[in-house]
Amino acid sequence: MTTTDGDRASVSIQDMSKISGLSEATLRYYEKIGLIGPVPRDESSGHRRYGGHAVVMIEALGCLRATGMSVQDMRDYLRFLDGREDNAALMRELFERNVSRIQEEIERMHVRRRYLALKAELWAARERGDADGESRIVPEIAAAREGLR
Amino acid sequence: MTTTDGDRASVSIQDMSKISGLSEATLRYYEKIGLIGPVPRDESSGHRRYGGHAVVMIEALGCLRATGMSVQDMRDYLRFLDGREDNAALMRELFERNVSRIQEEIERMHVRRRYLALKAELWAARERGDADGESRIVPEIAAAREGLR
DNA sequence: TTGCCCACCTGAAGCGCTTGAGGTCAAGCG
DNA sequence: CGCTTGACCTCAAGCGCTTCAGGTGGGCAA
Repeated sequence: MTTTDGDRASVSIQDMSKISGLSEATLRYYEKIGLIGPVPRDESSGHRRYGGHAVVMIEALGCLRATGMSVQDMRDYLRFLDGREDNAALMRELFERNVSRIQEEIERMHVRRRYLALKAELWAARERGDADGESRIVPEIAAAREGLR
Repeated sequence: MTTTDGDRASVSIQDMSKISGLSEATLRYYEKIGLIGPVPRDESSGHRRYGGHAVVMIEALGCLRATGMSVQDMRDYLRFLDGREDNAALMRELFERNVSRIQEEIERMHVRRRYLALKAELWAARERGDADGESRIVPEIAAAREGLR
C-alpha cells in the first residue's frame, strides 16, 4: 500500500484513489486545476507519489466531494485551513450553506419521486387495461407536475 | 404568446422555454443532439417556430428533465410513445427505474446532510472555544464518514 | 534475454448543459 | 429615414469530470 522512500511514506495514485474515494482521473484533474498543488514524482518512472500531508488532505477532500460540495467551496475550505487567522466562523458558514443546499435538494427529490411514481402507476394501469385507474391518476399527475418547477 | 400562421399555432423559442421550463440553450441543444427532431423555421427570420405537436411533447420532456431523468431515458420515452406496439410495460419499467434512482439519491442525501451538519457543529464549537463539544463531535464525524462511501 | 503485463503517464474527446461573443431581422421611435 | 431595441441566430469555450487512445517504465516468467 505504501512504500518507504527515505523516511517518508509515499502513496501511489491507485492507493490514493482507494483511500480518498476519488478516481485516479479526478486526482489528476484536481492537480491540473490547482486544487491540489503539484504532487512529487518518482524520479525514474515519473509516477505520482503522495506524501503524508497530501494523503490526509486529499482524504478530507474526498469526503467533501462525496457530499456534492463544489470545487470552489473545497478551494475555500483549504484556504481557511491553511490560513493563520481564526477561520472557524467562515468554516461554520461554509458547512451550513452546504447543509441548506442538501436540504433543498432533498425536498426537490421528494417532489420528483412523487411525480415519477405516479407516472409509473399510470402506465401500470394502462398495462392492465384499467381505464378507471388511469383517469384517477391523470389529475394527480397534473397536480404533482406543479411542484416540479 | 402564440401567433397564428395559417391555421396552426406556432410558438417562439422564448415561449417554448417558459412553457417547458427548459432554457432556450437547452432547447437548441436537444435539437442538435436529435432528441427533438428539426424544428420548422420562420421563412424570413430563420427563427424557430414550435408547432402544436412539438409543444406538447417538449412540455412533457421538460417535466421528465426536471426529475433528473437521463437523456437516454427521455429518448426511450419518446420512442415508446411513438411506437405502434403496446409499450405500457416498458414505460412502467422506465418510470420505476427512475423512482428507484431518486430513492437511492434521497438516501445518500441524508447521509451527506448528517456529515455536513456535524462538520458545521464542529466549527461552531471551535468558534466558541468549546473544546469539550469539539471532542464529542469528532468521533461522530468519523462514524458519519463511513456511510459517505 | 526476450517478452509480457501492469501501473502509470499525457492529451484529446465526450457528456449535458451554460455562458458569452458576434451577427441578423423586424418593429417602433424621433 | 436612420437608429435603437429585442428576440433570435450560430459557433466556441467552459465546467467537472469520465473515458479512451497511444505510449513508457519496471518486474517477472520462460
